[in-house]
Amino acid sequence: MIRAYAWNGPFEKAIDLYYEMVESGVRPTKYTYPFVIKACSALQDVENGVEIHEHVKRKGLDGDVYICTGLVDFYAKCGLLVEARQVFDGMCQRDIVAWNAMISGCSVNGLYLEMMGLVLEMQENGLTPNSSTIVAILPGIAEANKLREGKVVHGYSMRRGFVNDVVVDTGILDVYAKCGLLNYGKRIFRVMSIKNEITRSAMIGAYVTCDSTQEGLELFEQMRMEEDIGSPSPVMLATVVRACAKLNDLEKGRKIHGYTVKLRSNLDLMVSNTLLSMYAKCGRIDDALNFFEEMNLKDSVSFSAIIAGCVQNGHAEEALRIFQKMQLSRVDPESATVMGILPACSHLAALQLGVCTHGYSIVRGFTEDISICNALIDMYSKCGKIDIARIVFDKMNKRDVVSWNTMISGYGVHGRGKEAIQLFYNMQTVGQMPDEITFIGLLFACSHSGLVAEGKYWFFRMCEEFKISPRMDHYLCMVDLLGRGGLLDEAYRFIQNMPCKPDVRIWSALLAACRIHKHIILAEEVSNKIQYLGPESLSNFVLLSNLYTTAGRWDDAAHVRVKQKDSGFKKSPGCSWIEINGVVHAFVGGDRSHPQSAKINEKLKELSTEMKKLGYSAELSFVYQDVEEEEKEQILLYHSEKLAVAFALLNLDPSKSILVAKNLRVCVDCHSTLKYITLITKREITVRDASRFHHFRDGICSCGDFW
DNA sequence: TTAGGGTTAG
Repeated sequence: MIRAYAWNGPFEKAIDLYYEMVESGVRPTKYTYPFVIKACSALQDVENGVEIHEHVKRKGLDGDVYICTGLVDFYAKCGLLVEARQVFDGMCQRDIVAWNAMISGCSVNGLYLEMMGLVLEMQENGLTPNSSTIVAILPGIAEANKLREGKVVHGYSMRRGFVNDVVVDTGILDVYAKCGLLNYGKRIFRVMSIKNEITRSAMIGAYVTCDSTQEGLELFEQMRMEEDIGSPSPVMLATVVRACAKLNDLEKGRKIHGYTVKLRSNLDLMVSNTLLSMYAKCGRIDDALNFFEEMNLKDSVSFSAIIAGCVQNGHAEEALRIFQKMQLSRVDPESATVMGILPACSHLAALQLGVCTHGYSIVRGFTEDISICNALIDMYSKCGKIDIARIVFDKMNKRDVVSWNTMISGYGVHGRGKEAIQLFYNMQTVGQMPDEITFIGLLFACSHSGLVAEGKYWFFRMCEEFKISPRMDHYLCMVDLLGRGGLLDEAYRFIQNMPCKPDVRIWSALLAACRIHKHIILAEEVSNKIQYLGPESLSNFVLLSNLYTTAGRWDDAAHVRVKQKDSGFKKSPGCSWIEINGVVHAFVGGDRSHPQSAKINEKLKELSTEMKKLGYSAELSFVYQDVEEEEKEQILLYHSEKLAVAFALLNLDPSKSILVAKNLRVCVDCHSTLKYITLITKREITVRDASRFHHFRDGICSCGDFW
């Protein structure tokens, strides 16, 4: 009976019967164990499997080849490779089934090298791979994207006559698809005489993986019409939902959602996790959140998906709230959860949580993963700790292009252009090819550190030597570089010579440069161009009005502001936030609703008095409202970054430096005020604004007033 | 044999 259940399910019954047998005093024989272990393996039931292993040891049956083979398979299927290997190594005699179980374990757990090593070893031991061996290694080859090895195995299978078997052919189809050879996959699919549901799922998945997503959906519809598939499996539905997400096709996604409800497949955890992710990827975070709340069963994938979804849709605080819930519900964070949390920390400049997540990642062994380290580098960099980011970078055993790009961009936003360039040289020394994102980081770094000649040089080499054709982002960096450097005419000529039509951002960069260098005539011309281009952005009104004010042309400034009002542009409120003891506190300019508001105001007034003694006078041109001078000073005093800094001075341990993040660019008055505050309080203050970092210390800022 | 959650810039 146990044997019957172990073969055909329900597997739980096999295990229940085994325990019933033991409790009723009937002694299981060595013929019982392989079956009950097979049931544990099918269910991935670690607890019972381990206990039954203990029974086996007590009975002294741990030398039996069939039982041990079963145990190797059980541990491998449960992802416990170390235990699987222990049993495997302990076997004095191994048949091909044992080798295949061990190989399969490595294959599905992503241990490609170990897997290939075992295949060689088994041949050295006089065993020839059979079709089960081939079936076992194909997923590993597919996962590792080893096209050459895939072709070798394909050829071997043909010579040995393993092909024309639905399981082998489906595996080979999948290898070609994962390696990007969609046409090979299509050909195999076409000539297969017998196809099962898994083959069809694999083919749809192949289209999705190879960016022929629409064709994948068409194939699914065609199969549905031709009734090749009666009721699609959860795996197929998940693949189709993923296709909708990839195409951003919400309407289609909703239809499939309805279909899964009809089939009751929406109760399947994998399907519901994919649906959840589909809503988030289509930008419907509210739908995703509602769906998440309504899920009866949630696992770590559900949490990871909603956390990542929140961050992608700009709701980092919500992501952290859900992360807390996850910990309360005792679902262990996986590496993909950490992958969602780290960008949330980056966005919120939540260093303490970032550091905790780093610690957790080390304990769980996630820091072996390149992507996790890349996310850590970004987190430290965006939380103001560029030197710690560098330590993480240096400690990595292997780096990919993202690691280098993240580090180079990090140096860029911190205004450490020379280090960005040095790192770019190192990158070439180790043979890592830069991509277009590398150059965005490098050019940004040059422009924000005033390295005009270097920027021009690298832009030239990017085009000529690296054969990367510049994108709008690269042109933007160059206009910014030339403009900030005071080469306004050259920047203008550069724009005119661009092979593509410059967008609003390009002209805005030039306008911003006009403001820095007080070039009114060019500013007016550029401003006209922007208006002609439309839609105008708010920053253009602000820049122009600001420029007129600085030049004392009050009427013109007022005229621009009226026009801004008439066009319906409203300045989005400045918002700053700061993390204290792991809690993020947010402040909006002029906001007096904070519980500590009175104390904060008092602190600011006190600082203002001290500052005036040191020679500070308010930069009133940054207030746009039509109000009296004294009132203008008051408005400036309550800019969000000042509120956040005052709050930090009141609540943060004096030994700690202050890190404030802001959604907009820091204004000239705040910039100057913060310098004075570091003089008065002897505290270090770092501000991350919408464009870069400002490290204030002893009355000076790391940006050299150049931003 | 198919499969759900993920890093850089903008």
